[in-house]
Amino acid sequence: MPRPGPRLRLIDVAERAGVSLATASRALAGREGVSEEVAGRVRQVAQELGYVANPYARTLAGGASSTVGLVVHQVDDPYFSEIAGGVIQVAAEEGLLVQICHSGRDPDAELRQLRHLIAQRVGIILIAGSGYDDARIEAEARAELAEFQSQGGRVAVIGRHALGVDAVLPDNEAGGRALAEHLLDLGHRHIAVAAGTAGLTTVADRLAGVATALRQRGLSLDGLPVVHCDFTRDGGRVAAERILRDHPRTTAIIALNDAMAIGVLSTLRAHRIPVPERMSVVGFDDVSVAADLAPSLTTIRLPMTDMGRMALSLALKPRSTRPRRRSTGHLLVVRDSSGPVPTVLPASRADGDHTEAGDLSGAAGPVR
Amino acid sequence: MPRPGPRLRLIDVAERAGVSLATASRALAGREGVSEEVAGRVRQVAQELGYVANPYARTLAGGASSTVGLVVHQVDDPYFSEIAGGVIQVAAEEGLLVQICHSGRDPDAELRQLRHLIAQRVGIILIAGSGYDDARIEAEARAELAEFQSQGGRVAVIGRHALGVDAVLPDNEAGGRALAEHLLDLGHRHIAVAAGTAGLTTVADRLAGVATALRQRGLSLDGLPVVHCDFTRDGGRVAAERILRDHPRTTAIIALNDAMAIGVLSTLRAHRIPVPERMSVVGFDDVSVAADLAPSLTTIRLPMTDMGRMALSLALKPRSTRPRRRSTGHLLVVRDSSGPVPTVLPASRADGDHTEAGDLSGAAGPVR
DNA sequence: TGCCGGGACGGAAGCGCTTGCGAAAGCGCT
DNA sequence: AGCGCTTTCGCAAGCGCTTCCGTCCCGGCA
Repeated sequence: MPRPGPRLRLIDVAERAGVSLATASRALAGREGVSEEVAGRVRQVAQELGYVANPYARTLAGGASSTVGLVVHQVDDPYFSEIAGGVIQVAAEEGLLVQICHSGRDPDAELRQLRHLIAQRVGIILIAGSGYDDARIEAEARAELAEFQSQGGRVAVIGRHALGVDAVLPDNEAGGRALAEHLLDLGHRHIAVAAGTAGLTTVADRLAGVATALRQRGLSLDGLPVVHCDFTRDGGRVAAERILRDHPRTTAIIALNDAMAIGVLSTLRAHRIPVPERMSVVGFDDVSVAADLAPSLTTIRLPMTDMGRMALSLALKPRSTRPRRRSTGHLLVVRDSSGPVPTVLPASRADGDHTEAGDLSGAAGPVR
Repeated sequence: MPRPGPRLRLIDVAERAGVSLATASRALAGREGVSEEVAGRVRQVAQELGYVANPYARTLAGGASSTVGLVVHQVDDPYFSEIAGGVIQVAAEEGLLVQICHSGRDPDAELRQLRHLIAQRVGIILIAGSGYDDARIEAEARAELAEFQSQGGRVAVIGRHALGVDAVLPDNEAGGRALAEHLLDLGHRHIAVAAGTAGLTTVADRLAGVATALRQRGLSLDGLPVVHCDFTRDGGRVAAERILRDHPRTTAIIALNDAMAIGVLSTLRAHRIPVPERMSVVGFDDVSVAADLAPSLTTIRLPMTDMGRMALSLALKPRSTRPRRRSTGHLLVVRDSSGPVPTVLPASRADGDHTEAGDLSGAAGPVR
């Protein structure tokens, strides 16, 4: 049984196998210049002894660092924890270590974490989460990463970033469109959007998808209330309050991620507004609890775990000249939180009878 | 602005500050043997140049590794992701790196990860999640960790482990008792338990708490159905099916964690059994979505994020002779999923006559 | 048989840092 | 002024590994 005694070194393996340090190193690294017979023997001995190379020595001596740095908004956000799970799976298969750090959706913090990871000499950097509409930050990050890559580092991102590196791109635009079309098909004409912080590319892209869908049906965007709040559950609560207050004729709310959708549902429950009877709610991401909410959440499924896996796999491949891009699929998952537009308008709501700019009811569109 | 050029080394800082490599090293490490004046100058220069030590060289040379290895069941399990969040917070404050790996609740895998982390020369090891009722594994792990600690490594665990190291101990037993008492107070006498895999100390402890409460009320344990399944949502579904089938008189289900509770709720919904009118359900942990389920989940709140923080803080303190133990608090959070025992016994289940959830009349005043 | 080429291996020089130990310098004391 | 002590610093030896380069040996060829 492999019981690694105190500090088992490569030299020990080499001696045991009757070869030199250099040969042992080459044998284990699978480099050529070692006969198959000797290489086999060395590997065998290493195996028996339970030898594991000291990564510090290995890296210091010029080998590539085998740790991957993963930047996420927060690991305790389900969206990111699922991505992290995927990354860790692949890393385990490849014998890599994963270092996780938080950006907190703060561009400056993200840049800081990036520099920290580079200074720590990780071999691979993965950035999960939205890009920012902030030219300065993106430019600085881009420069930092270019430098990192020129020294042999590998990088991949999840989501749209102007970073010039390999990317896994969630179907944000198409997903937003699918969501809006779903609601339009159900007859909704007073739709509001609970959006995350402006400045996140994820928010912008999903929103663009929604807008496209409306435009394609010949509807004006002027009447589409978009409330920007935190891209979190609490942000969803606030957004819903605002929508209820300022746009009382709304019959459907598109939350741009599931966290916000959960907040929206919470607020609606507090107001005793039945979902979907009087208000439809849809989310985005399909985090694992989405199916367990009551009502269960209609949402766009993104393969978060796979996205994590893909990102690391991408980074593991030899670098190509041009950045690669992988699109994830998306899937509209219709559950119980969305339903046909109420036939009877909300009754005696004190503030319910004033006509607002948001009235899309005259517009064309199939009603089911 | 500190723009770390390609490969800034300590020797560069030393030269710039007009001192030797050794002095520079001592100055930055804050060791004595350097005058305050010189030390200040070195620090200043390092700051200006944006110098960050190469951790590989530093560790190889004998300095303590500044990375902490965190073993969790799965990061995409909310319980663990919240713990991980806490650990990462403290790590960021302390300038440490966090490496996360999965055990998958498999004792062998956990041991393997442990060995891997040690081989990787992390400085601190944190094990989150339940211990195992497996003497062999625990003994081996214990030996491994003892060795690790004797070489200067630091260790802390979350949960009951027979590992002889510092530990953060969730109030599992007391929580289990509180849960059972809550249901007994509501009049329930036919209680079933959806328990996780036998062999996990967390499961055993929570179960023991439940048993104690029953015993204190003079109730026999013979009539307490305990169904062991996976400690996950799906395990909860299966457990609920079994309980419904084998113990039809059950009026309350205690799930030993929130994940299982979510599964239980899901199954009950599928069977159109109203909660809490015909069946009360309680969970354990208070993961963040517990409040957003419908009905919202009565559960025991554990401060997961703080537990992560505490564990790392504990490991960061100088080692004491005897293992330290920190108990977390716990709090019974009463929400909508638990209510008084049905006055009318469950009639023959006809799928048509289900009462709509939402009728809370008569329910105990929910907290929050 | 002698020479040359090439494959297989070992010697040894670092990678960037920490740290034990010795040298130098400053101090108070006799 | 001389002694020994303390303080401050530099020298150099590694930490465990990778890799350049040189050496050795063997086979093939003339």
